[in-house]
Amino acid sequence: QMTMETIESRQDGSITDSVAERESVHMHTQTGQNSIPTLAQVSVAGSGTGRGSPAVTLVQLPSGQTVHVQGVIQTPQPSVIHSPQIQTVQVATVAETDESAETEGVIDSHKRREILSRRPSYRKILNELSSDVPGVPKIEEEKSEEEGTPPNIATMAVPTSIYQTSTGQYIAIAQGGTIQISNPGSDGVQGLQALTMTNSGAPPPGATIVQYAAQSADGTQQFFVPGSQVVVQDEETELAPSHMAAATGDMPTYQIRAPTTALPQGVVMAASPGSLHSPQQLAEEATRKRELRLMKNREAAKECRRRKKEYVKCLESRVAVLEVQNKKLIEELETLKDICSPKTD
DNA sequence: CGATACGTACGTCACATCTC
DNA sequence: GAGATGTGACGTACGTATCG
Repeated sequence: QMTMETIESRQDGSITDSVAERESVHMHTQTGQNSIPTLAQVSVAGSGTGRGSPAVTLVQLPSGQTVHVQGVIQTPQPSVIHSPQIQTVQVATVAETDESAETEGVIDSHKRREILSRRPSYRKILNELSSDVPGVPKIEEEKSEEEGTPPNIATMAVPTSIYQTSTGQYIAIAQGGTIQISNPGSDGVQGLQALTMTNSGAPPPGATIVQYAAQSADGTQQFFVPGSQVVVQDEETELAPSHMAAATGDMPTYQIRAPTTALPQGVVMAASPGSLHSPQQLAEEATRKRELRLMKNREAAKECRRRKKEYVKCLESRVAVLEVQNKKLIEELETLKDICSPKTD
């Protein structure tokens, strides 16, 4: 039974959003593959998570103990979603969100958008985080393509440890920053495997920088890589929806081909400025520039979403680690209490 | 079986931020 | 400061689950 809820209060009042964002906000309440069962082991009874005040939370442990703990995301650190436009509040019951919901409708969204500042990029947040927390490597421009491995979270000063949750699940934290969560048996809890993460290692050898992606005339996806080669996505995988492929674990396959003589659609050699004369040529140039911009932005949006997912994964793994740490410390405290004040009956 | 809700991925725009 | 890049917001399409 999970009572911890993540409540999203968006100031511009919009309801729909990109999936990744919704995913990031509601992940903890899901019971599906992406859920983190460990988080469900505590129930938050009441919360004083007012803005600016330390998030001291009343946590009820599975054993029935009730303790006051500080939030796992400490305030000095870049918080989960720091955006003024999205307030992620982790509370059980809320009067506060009703309040914010009320105010949502009052202010014009566009005005709010003007007023509110944008939060820094994920890369920046992670870099700031890395400077706050020693041992957290900075996120690099190019990272390993595969599986969006969070490069930092688990590399905090946590010894190699194996923890067992109250449901018998094991969380192993290795020195290399690998968090592995596994089930003791075949109890059918599927969410755990989803959190298995590997943070170690350098980018795969030969990892290459994709410079441009474009749809070729035959409908295949082509990536232009350094070295005068073209990586072409196979059509079989191209046909399947990407999210289907992701769900089934199918990876798209690619071929490296010699570049064709003609540039793919959307990639047009820019004419030299001096060669433009007529208004028609100028218009064509403007169109080309726009198409190029759209194409780049398309790719940038994809990359941005990928990074965002990775970022969310990072934060989730961080939460998982800190929850475990927190639980362990609480247990330790209880043990010490018992030792210091043994029962006298 | 059609309607509806929900989840996911994507493209585009606008604007913030970065880089040179 | 201009251009490039990153990202929030929005709209859309498609697949799947649920319901009557």
